[in-house]
Amino acid sequence: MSAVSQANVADERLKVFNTELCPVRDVLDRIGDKWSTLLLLTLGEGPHRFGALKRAVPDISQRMLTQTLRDLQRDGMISRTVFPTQPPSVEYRLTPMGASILAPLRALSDWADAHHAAIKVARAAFDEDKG
Amino acid sequence: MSAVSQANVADERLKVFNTELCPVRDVLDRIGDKWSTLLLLTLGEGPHRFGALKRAVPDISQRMLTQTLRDLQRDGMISRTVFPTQPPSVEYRLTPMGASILAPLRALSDWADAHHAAIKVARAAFDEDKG
DNA sequence: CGGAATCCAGCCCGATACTG
DNA sequence: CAGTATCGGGCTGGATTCCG
Repeated sequence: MSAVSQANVADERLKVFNTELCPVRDVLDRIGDKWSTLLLLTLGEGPHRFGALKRAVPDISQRMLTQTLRDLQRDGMISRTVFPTQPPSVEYRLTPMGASILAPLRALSDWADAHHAAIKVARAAFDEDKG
Repeated sequence: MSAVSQANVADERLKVFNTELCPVRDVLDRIGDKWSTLLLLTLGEGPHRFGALKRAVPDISQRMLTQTLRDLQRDGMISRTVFPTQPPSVEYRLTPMGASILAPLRALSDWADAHHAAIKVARAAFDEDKG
């Protein structure tokens, strides 16, 4: 990681996104882990039980659902409540911090809806040029 | 993929995030590919040459920089201009569509800055409980 | 129902070397 | 300077099986 100090002195005031200086990296890595965002958005509609989350995101595996929920819980984004019923049921819901990321996430989701068509067109055009 | 039709009829009006119905998935997969967001944010400050991007994101490899730029170009997010100088120089800049995603991205980035400390605390607390 | 544990394929991505 | 090509390790994540 000595490349960092090199880069700092080397350049004309470029913003540098390096791992330790940059909270963005830390958070974005989670957003980008393929399932976190979808689960957060789903939980944004209200608390869900394990099985309900699985149905809301059909192609997630049980393994990744469990793991992603643990990670989100670890980061303080969601809370996990076990109801000692028979059979047991577990409810997940957003914490205040988890709820606070919904707005940025929805902004991104809205952007995706709005531009998805344009992106598909751009991809097709690009791919055609290359053959 | 027949699990989809199952899920649709099975439940009480849950929003279902499945791949083909869901532009969000398509876009979020790119956001999450570890480098795209950082490059978009960097290009949001202005056009950059290849080498400048490499310095702005120090721990990206040449390979991933090239590949990520290609993908972003393919999606119509950035444009690539070659100047026939000696040695050659190549400038990357955001397209209008690429620029339009900056606001949501920055909202997320700002959220990350604001909550990074809280997340670290939550992680530490969670990890201590488990030992 | 909600998980945990194990096994294993695939790809992501970094390191390295070569080009115009 | 701005790439391309190739190799290979590691981690992601799916499938399956078992538990309370």
